[in-house]
Amino acid sequence: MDFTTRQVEIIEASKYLIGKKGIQNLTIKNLAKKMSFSEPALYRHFKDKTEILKALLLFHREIIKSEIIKILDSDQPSLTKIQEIFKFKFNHIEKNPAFVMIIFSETSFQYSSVLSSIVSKIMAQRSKRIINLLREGQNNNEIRNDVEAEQLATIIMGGIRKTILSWKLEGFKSDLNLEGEKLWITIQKLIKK
Amino acid sequence: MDFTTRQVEIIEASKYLIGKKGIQNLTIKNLAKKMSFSEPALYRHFKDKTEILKALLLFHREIIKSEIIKILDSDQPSLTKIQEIFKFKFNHIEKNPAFVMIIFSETSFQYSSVLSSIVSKIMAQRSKRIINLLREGQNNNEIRNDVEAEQLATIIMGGIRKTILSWKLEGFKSDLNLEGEKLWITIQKLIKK
DNA sequence: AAAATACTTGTTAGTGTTTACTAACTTTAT
DNA sequence: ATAAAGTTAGTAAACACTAACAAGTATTTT
Repeated sequence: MDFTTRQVEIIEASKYLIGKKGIQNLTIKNLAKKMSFSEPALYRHFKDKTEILKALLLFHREIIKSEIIKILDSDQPSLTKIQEIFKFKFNHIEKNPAFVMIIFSETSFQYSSVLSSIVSKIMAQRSKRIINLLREGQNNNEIRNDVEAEQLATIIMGGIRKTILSWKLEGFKSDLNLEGEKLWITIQKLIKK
Repeated sequence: MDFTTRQVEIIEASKYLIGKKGIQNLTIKNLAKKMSFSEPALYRHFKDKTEILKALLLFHREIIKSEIIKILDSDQPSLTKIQEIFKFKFNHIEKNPAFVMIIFSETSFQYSSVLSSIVSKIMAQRSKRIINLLREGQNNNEIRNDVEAEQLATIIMGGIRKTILSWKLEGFKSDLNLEGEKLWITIQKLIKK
């Protein structure tokens, strides 16, 4: 998972292209143009296109992961931790709209089982973390325990995704951070004891 | 919005192809093969590929819409109506896995602004219906009104989508109807007064 | 220190495949 | 006789990717 500076540049350019017009905008031609060099030059840094997408996913994951773990390891009530994760997520998306396309690209990765399994793993791992956090909160009597943590996680993650999706479908017009806050207020009311 | 029998056959074949391997499996070649006739024959029934996808979306919408309206117009408590919608949704998806791909294809339609605006409209309309239903429930004192109906709708629709997405990413293995019921139990507990 | 060598990173030009779509003709049904 | 619905054969464009070569940089040998 070590990348050369050129590889990182290519990853950044890929992010830019996907963010601008979706996954089908990521072609070797466009990527080479954005990098201001020829198409074959790309193959000096990545074996093939799938490797570029793979690198993009892994690079992205590392950034998110370290931030989330920082929050999880902090010394705060579970409910506050969830709130912090909320804030980080919406903030991160607002700053990097490219990720919206990537997050909602599960189906577009269909053609490559390698990529879709990476996405699947990332999502499963994220689910697990949230579930553990919710259980922790239930044990500390911060979160109601007449409902299953798994289902709460589904609702929370689904709510976040739906909010981001609507924002995207409406052309990134509304204030995403504000939408995130509104969602958080509701979720907090619903899940706290 | 009237389709010839041949057009409906083509729509069905498209659904089949998308359901099997995703949106990128819907090529003129594959479609012609599935229909057991030549590629140019398709153009006797639809102007171009985009028209086929457009027809698919509109045809699909009609089916769902009529079913949902039937539930909404029935004489039941709002909470029961929501439950009925839940049941219908999960049942429908389990019977037509093709729709999962279509539902999660927003980003894949990126290349065509016509298609993505149709999807956007369908989603917005569905949101509105759920929100109205929730407001009705709040007025009837069935649903708690210390939270906004919009946010509840986001959580409900997001929860459904997340459940279906996980089911898909895990290879359609789990019992979707069962997952839907579990989700409903939780949501019901959270939103009822 | 100078020369020879090898490696890295770029180039141009091109390949084979897949894509949506069309022109021109033929069959079938009304 | 006409129109609808099919056929074969082919096109242009986009796609990921490759072969062969060139320039610059490090490394090794003399």
